[in-house]
Amino acid sequence: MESTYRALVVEDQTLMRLALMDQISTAFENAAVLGAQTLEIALYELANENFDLVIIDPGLPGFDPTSQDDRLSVVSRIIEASPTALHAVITGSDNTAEADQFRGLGAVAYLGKTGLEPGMLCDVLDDISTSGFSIRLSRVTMTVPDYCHSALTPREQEIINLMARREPGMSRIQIYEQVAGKLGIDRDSAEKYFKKARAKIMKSDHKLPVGI
Amino acid sequence: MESTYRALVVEDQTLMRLALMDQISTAFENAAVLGAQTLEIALYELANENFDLVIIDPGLPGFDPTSQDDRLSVVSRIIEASPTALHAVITGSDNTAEADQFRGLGAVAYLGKTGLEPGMLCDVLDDISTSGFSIRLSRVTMTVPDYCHSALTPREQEIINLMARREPGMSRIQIYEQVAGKLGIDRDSAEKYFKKARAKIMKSDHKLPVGI
DNA sequence: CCAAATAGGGACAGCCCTATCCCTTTTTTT
DNA sequence: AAAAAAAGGGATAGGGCTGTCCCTATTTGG
Repeated sequence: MESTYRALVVEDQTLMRLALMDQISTAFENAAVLGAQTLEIALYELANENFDLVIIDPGLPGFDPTSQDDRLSVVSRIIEASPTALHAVITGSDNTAEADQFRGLGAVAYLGKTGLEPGMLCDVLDDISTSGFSIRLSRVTMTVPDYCHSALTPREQEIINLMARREPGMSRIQIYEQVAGKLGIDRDSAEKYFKKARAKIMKSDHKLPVGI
Repeated sequence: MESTYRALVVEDQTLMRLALMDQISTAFENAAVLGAQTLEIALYELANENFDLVIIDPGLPGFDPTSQDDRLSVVSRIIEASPTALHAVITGSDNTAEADQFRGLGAVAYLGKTGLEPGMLCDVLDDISTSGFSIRLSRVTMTVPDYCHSALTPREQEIINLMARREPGMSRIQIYEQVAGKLGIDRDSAEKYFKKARAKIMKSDHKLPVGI
């Protein structure tokens, strides 16, 4: 077994922090991920442990979100406390000027929260491996709403959303084939899950989401 | 079966939007939840469907995040497009003055993202039922870091984090009892899960999180 | 010292999710 | 009309998570 991958997420918004932690723990076979809501907790953890990856939202409680000095100070203190780790900055209000500033401090990634999707972590780490830096500025990509229903299993949920985002003009069979390829399962299985999901939705709701 | 509970989450940050949608879909027995990244998508959905609950982050793409007029405009347009729904505003930069403004527009909840935790939705809806309005300003509550490990099942994860947050001075048995009560399971089971989780962590990591 | 607490397991049944293969009927397209 | 596509479902095997009950050492506290 590979040795444990150690990561720390410094982010004050709890749902976002937990989502990021979940992204990391599922991206690695064997990862231990800590979450800190404040700089104090982060620095405490950094003093007691060595991390491979630290994700930082510079807009932490106790600092002025409009002060660029405060934002830089948060990141630089964390980088100084963990010189061997990779540091990724994540922010809701991103711009290229700030990206350059953080890069100057030693960060290897600058990520806007808007448009940062599940599974993006691998791409970001690839960027870092190949080019030393990853930048993902916020951008709007959504054309079809997300959909989520209590009665659906995760697989069904996934397939419903993939189907809703399909390119028009393809036959169902082609789409099943494509979706099956993405998920690594059979075409038949993809078809089955989709039909099952749609049946569940129709039964409980009598109203299908857009694109289905 | 109760009729389907319909909700819409208007939020541009994808991970946050999905987290909120997940919160809603698990809080209700039978819920259909849509997610919109932009005001356009939101208004399109509102035109085609009636919702019971709409959650709005006013800081959407295409609007000036520093302009209070823009923020108010986003919320008022959504409220006008769905007069029968309950409207909850969620924001990263919350303050009481803005809460009052949105309340004036007809919103029934104003929630700061910091400190907004999993499971909070029920409390918020309770507030709304009893007092007509729910306000949760951002505040820092964390004393112990979150912990998350690839090898742990959700139950084990949950128990590890509950144990890490235990109040000092209690015997393990008392804590097992308390945790079991929260989760609705046996004391023995809680004890078992905790021991299993700790063993997994020790085996893969040789380093336990704080508080364990 | 004795009793309680703790560590560290094994066994087992139930359940849901996953994935595959199979089937029939209806609709659409050619 | 024949062929392809699509809807709608049944059966089944495997696996992981859950929850309960049970067991033996070892340590701690009174």
